[in-house]
Amino acid sequence: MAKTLAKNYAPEKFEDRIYATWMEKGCFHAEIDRTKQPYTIVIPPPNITGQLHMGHALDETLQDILIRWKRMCGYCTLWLPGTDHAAIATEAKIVAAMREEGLTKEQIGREAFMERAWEWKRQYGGRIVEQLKKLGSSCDWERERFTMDEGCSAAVKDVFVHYYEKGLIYRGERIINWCPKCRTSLSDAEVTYEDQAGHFWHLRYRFKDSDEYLELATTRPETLLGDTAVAVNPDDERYAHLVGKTLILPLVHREIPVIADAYVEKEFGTGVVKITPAHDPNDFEVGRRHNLEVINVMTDDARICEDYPKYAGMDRYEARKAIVADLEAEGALVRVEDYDHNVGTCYRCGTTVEPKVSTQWFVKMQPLAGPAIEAVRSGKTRFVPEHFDKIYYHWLENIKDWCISRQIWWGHQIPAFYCDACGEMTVTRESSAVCPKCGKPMRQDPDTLDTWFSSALWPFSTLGFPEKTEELSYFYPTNTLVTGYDIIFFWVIRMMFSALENTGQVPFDTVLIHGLVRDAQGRKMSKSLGNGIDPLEVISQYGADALRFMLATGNAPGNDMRYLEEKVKAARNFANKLWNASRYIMMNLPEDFRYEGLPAQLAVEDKWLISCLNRLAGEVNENLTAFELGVACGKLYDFIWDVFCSWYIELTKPRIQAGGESQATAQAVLVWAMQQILKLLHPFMPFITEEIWQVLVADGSMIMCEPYPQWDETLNYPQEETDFGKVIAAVRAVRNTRTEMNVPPSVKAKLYIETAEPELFAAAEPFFEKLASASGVETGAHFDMPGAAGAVTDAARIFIPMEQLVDTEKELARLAKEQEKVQKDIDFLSRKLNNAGFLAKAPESLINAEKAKLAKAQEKMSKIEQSIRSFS
RNA sequence: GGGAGCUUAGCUCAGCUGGGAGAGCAUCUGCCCUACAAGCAGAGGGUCAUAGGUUCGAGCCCUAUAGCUCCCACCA
Repeated sequence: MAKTLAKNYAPEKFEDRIYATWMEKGCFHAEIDRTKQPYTIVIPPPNITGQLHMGHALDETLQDILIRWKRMCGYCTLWLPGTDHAAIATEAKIVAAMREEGLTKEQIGREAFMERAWEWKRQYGGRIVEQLKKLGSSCDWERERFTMDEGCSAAVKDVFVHYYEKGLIYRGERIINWCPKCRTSLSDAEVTYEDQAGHFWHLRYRFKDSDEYLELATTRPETLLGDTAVAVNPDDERYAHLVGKTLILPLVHREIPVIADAYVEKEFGTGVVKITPAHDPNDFEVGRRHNLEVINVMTDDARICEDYPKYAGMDRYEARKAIVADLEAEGALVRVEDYDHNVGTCYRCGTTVEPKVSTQWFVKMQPLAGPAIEAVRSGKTRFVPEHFDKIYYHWLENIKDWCISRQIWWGHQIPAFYCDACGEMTVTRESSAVCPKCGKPMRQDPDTLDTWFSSALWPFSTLGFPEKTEELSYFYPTNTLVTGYDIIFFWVIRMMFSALENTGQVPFDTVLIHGLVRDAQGRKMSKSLGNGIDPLEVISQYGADALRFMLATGNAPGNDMRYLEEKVKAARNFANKLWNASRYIMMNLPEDFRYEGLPAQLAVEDKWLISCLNRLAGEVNENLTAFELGVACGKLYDFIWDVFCSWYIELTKPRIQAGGESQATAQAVLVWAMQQILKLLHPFMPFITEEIWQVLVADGSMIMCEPYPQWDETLNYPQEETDFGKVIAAVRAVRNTRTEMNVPPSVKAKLYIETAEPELFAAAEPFFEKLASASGVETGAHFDMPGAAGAVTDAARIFIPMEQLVDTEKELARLAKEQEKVQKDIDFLSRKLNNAGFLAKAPESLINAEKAKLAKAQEKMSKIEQSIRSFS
């Protein structure tokens, strides 16, 4: 064991190398192994347009922790990676690139466009995948998938046809959300509502048969061109006599009726609403009820259409200005007031959505929602944290049909075919069709499917569905889905009902929800604010392990967190601590050291450490099982830093110096403990643990394939834990006393330890010398040392005779302060133990523990009293 | 309008099924003790938002209130 580590922790020097080794040895690859239990996670596929951001980093870190832990626990683990074609986002990028060349989609045609898109995918689609590797993600890259690859496309087609044949998909004319910039329809989930400052224009429409007017208000005067009625509430007495009368629409001078519809609220505004069925979802419904004409006044890019020559070609907002001006000129504008209202925007580009009537494909949601609700209600799938199930239920219970057709080219083309000759339509898995009626070739529907339609199938399409593959039967249903709360609607819900309908099973048993990573001020990281932190930069500065540990530490499921550089630094310092601890161990091993497990003869402090470490292993497994990753992180941090480094390593120093049997035992325990620690920490900090393992163990094994430490009864030493705890308490007490007396560490003093357990403390002499600046230790049942400074624990009185340094007044004051503290304890505990209710109802173990505490406190008190007396 | 979450040390946050409040950073004191100054040893600092309630016992459970954040919803 001549090897050692470089002096400084420099993650950039080994992280890439370690990752390459894992890849080379195929450590991430999962082969079906029927002797093992499977554990599967499918990655939330990042968009091929995407760059790694903190959200991904958090998401991937959590998944990698779980998958590495389960792998080490002996499961056959599959973490299936892949990317999403991100229909609208990708198409927008390609269109933008083409615009640079002065080209449009229409000019080059569909086929050439698709070629370009695939080329773009080949070029940039792998970028984010490479970035994921930087984080240490142990994905099975041999199974990497893409939502538009052959298999996933087959699944999409199969599911579409299945739905269609079952009557769960239909085509029809509805009012849908339309993005004028992306020039496509959007589903309800793809519309984000935001408050915008706007105006309320009060208009008056004149009656056909009189000079009277009816006043109403609108936030969108430009849609007036498409008005086909004005509505009032049927119970509104103010207007009852007007229902059925005819109005003249200003500017257009079209005759429109006054109708009565319960949709109108009497109390709001004037209680009169203009009805524009083609440009408002509510008006559309009203129009249906009253058989109103639907007059579309806009083009696909939200300009006024040619039917209105004066405004034709103006976009919505220009037209608004012009129309308001004209209304004013015509005397139809009464007044304008400021008004904030809720406006729907495209979740991709932020453009204000335009409601539009058009023919689209829809998934009928009612029949699919039921089983999805039931699956969570019955516990087949559960959310962590649980309260997210409320969002899930609420969404599904109020769900409307899902508009799945998009008017873009990049995506899965809808497998529906039309016969231009006879009007027949057919839906088929085949890639072309001839008309079943007239035998003519059919034309495929030009539309593509919503990106989320294919993502919804991800947990099973990636495992071979619709084929009944071995993979599907072994790895499916998957186990844990890790994702942010922001895509529950888009994705989780749709995977749930898609899986239940198509595979008859839930897609995963647990949904682990995490929050957003915000900036230091708590703002959402966004491109427009420019406040995003690039994980790759953090990695290059502090290492992937530090970033991972920072993201996993102190982060409770479902909660947002802030990115603070100090947190990464703290994590990096922790890695450095571990690095140096292992350097200490290595540099103190003999050349010919051979690790042969734990020695049979162990010192008290060895058993103390082993027992603590064993308990830690048990707890970490428990925390991980409960998805309390942040808690597990905290425990590992505390144990490694405090218990192992600050105490145990320091304790070995005198033994290493001493040589002999004690030295050899310490060396073996150090190596054993370090190995346990590295294994326990590996899922969280895979690189550094592997790097240290390679040097420390050096037998060609990989830590990521080692078994994860579990609670082991044979390593449990409660007695030694208690005993050595007394020594630690004594060391602390001495340090404390010395500090309060302002004695520098360089001034050594002999300790006289008065105790009922002299052997325990006598054996710890070297520790007092090393850790408590003692020049020697004498133990005994009683010392008579009036005037000596004293440190008191429940197990010992420790005299520190340093006459020239002791200020009797101060010492008495110090003892009095301590006495007060202990007295409080005694009061508290006695009160509790004198409480009949407590004695009657508290668990016995607790009562005994409290009694023991009281006894200790009383012990300590009597020792303090003795010390005080000795001064008088 | 409906729903959810948050409110804990100066700052950022943990606190698992109720059993005497924790970490990191910051502050103060003293230390280069050959693993680590990215460090070591100490210390100070909190009526756990407020008011009630349940309980032998509440940061944790229940009710109400206030403030903040987010989500959903067709009020033109």
